[in-house]
Amino acid sequence: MKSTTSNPAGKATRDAKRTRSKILAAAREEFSRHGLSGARVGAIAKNAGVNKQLLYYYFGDKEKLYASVLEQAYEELRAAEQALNLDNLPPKKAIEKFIKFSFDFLVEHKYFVALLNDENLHEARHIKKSTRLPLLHDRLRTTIGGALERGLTSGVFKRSVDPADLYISIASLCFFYHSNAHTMSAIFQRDLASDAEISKRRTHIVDMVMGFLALES
Amino acid sequence: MKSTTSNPAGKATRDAKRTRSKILAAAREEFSRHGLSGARVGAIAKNAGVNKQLLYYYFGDKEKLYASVLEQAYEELRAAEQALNLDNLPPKKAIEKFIKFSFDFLVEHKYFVALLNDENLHEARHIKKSTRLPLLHDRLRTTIGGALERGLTSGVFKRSVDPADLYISIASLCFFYHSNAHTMSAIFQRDLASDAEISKRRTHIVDMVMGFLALES
Amino acid sequence: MKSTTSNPAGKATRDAKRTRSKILAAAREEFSRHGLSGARVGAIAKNAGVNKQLLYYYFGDKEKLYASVLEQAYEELRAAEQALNLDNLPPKKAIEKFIKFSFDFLVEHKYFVALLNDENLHEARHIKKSTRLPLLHDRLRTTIGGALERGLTSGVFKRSVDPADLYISIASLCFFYHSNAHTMSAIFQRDLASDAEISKRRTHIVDMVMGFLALES
Amino acid sequence: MKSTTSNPAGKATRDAKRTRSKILAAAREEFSRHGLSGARVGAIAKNAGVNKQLLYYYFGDKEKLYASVLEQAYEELRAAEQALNLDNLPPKKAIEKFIKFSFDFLVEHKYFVALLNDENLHEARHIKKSTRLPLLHDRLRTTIGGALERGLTSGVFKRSVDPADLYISIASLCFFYHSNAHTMSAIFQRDLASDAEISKRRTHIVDMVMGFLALES
DNA sequence: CATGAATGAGGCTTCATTCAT
DNA sequence: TATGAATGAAGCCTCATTCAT
Repeated sequence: MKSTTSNPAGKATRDAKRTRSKILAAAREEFSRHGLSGARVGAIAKNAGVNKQLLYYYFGDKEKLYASVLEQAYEELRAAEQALNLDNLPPKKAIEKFIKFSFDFLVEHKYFVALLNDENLHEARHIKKSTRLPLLHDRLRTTIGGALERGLTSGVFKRSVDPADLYISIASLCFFYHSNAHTMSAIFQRDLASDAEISKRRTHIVDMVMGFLALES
Repeated sequence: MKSTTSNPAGKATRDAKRTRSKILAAAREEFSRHGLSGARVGAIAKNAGVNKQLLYYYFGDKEKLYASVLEQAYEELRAAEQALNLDNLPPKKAIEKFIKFSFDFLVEHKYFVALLNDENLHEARHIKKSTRLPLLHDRLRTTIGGALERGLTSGVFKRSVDPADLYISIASLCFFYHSNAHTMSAIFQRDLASDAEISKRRTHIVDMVMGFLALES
Repeated sequence: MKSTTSNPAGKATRDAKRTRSKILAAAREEFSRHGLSGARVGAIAKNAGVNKQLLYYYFGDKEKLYASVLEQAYEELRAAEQALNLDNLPPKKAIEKFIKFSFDFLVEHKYFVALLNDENLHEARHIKKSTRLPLLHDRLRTTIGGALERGLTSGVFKRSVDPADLYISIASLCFFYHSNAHTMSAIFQRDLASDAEISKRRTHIVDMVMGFLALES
Repeated sequence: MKSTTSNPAGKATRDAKRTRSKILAAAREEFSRHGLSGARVGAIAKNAGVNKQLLYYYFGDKEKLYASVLEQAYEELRAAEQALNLDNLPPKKAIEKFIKFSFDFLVEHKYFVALLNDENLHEARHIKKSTRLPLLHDRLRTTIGGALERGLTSGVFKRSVDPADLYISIASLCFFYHSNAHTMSAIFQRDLASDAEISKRRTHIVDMVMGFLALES
């Protein structure tokens, strides 16, 4: 009759795992909205529905909480990338799927963009401490590298490109649009966050990258 | 007997200007290093070598100082762009020169990247107030649009591309590399800030954009 | 079937006692190092190797634990004093032995000095609650008083001194040296905690007190 | 008609020196009552009648304020000692005057005892940083040493005593009585802080020290 | 034009303590 | 007997800003 993990009433949890993740979620929101310096520990606690001190109980301090948020965000991205199963697709399809995924992921995970920008402001000093992230990334590089090679062999790609270089270019084209949408919108006097613009952009990016790969150098 | 624009000693007026620009310089440094929230008014005053109260005298408050820094930064960029004189170049040369300039400008003005990212975190609310910036930008759009049209007419370009779209793609490829260098370096375990990597990247970007324009869709 | 004093496993009861004394030991260390305000309940629990809540279970709260530590410390001192068996010694030997003991006890029980100083900062409000301590002390006063009287009768002492006064003087000479060793060392630029200095001091104190008692007023 | 230093109304001082010393006075009171850990920055500010932040403006942080209080306290003592002009007195008078002064100073400056005890709890780490204190002390040692030598030469003293040793003994006898008055009162069940007891003690100490010096070893 | 003195609000963090199991 | 989860109060300190000269 009694259960420690389910919580019908949803109050005064006393369930460490749930509490931890409520805090993480609130922290992600706050940090992505205001950055590390601008974020308020009090706001995080309030939005997580827990006592302020609990953040310290679980995460040590504001900065460690920030690092946890970052790590979790990256892991979500990598997990989603793995789930794409690119290794079993023909090369063109694989790259195209990856580009579209990269773009869409940021549409659906807006917090990610802000978190990363802020972490770069801090010279990546938080994620530099993580040992897990480089490993996660390596698998991705192998996947993209594989697709590029297969495409080159089969003749659908005309260029030999360093997979890391390509990854960076794709990331650039996808990330910047979301990251700088506000300033660009202001300057172009045009709402880049509208669905129409986003969809147009998505096509443009696919065209540019696929065009680049298909063209003999 | 008193004059604001010239005086017997010929000093006060000049000092005012110099003081103002010392403050701006210190502010740009501080804001680009720490963002709006992370920046410290005290640090700016100290590094500018002036009294804290003077910042308030000249700029009103922290946020207005921040806005001034941003506006000044954008103006520097636009001025440098105008100085390129792209209108008098053949289309391919014009676009190539613009790409290289866009990339190099960020290498030489690192603060610009950080400032823009932070302003995006704040949803561009400071530059949205500026009326001058959109005008400055319009001239650039015209210039790029002109080169694209001329190239299409002469046949060196195979695609009809919206100049704003192209501008965004170029900006993406250039900006992201500098903006996210720290996190990328951490994840790739490779120093993207090294001269070799930077120069390699520069070529890659030119290749990609020019390749895209030269390929029939 | 259940017994509190002995049980099949023969463990729970013994553990309770042991746990209590582990806590007391850790508390004594912490309180003597940092005083009542500076001591941390968390640190005591950690060093005792027990859960924080257990301190509350056994001692009620921080202040009651502090009082327990103090009482235990005093009892140790009084017990050691009783063990000296001064009543069976000739008067000079008795006083000398007591002086040396008083000095050496503090060398070997450094925590005692710090605890007492801190308790004085709090105007002795914790030990004032103890009813046992005055009783313990009375026996000591009788012992010293006895030695003084016997010495006066037999002529080895030339002065009639209030035993409490003498006790205070001895305590002063012994206690202060240990209590203020750090500040004195800093000011004299000389390490008063060295073995040589300590032994020199011990002799000096014996000389001073015995000299005082032996001199006609 | 206007004066920056005098302040009839006595409000909103804007007189750095006065403000600083009001803070120091309040801090001395608070630290001597509660020790470094027990003292409350807010209480100091309140009692000094100034804004909390001003403490930080003038002293940096709580611990530096504490160090300033300590240094000031020591300087007051040394200044008073110098003012005794012992060098011009005959040896017995000099030593006696010094003993009485040492005792009385603590009666009149009760804060001094508490401050020193607390500083010893912290292993004198604050005054160890002071370079001025050892110098101040050296003059005192010379003065006492001079009196002892003159007394030995003239025959009023029978012992050759290290001036530092004597100083420590005097300090012990005077300091301990005030420092441990509360615990002693509790244990002896007798109010050692009463005027009668204090005056009796004063005599006892003079007797003991002078007796010691006058007796051949 | 320039400065040192002063402030109020609020930020991060720590602490002793209690709850629920 | 013992524990991990949770809390409210309060502590130190920093910040942007204003006052008075």
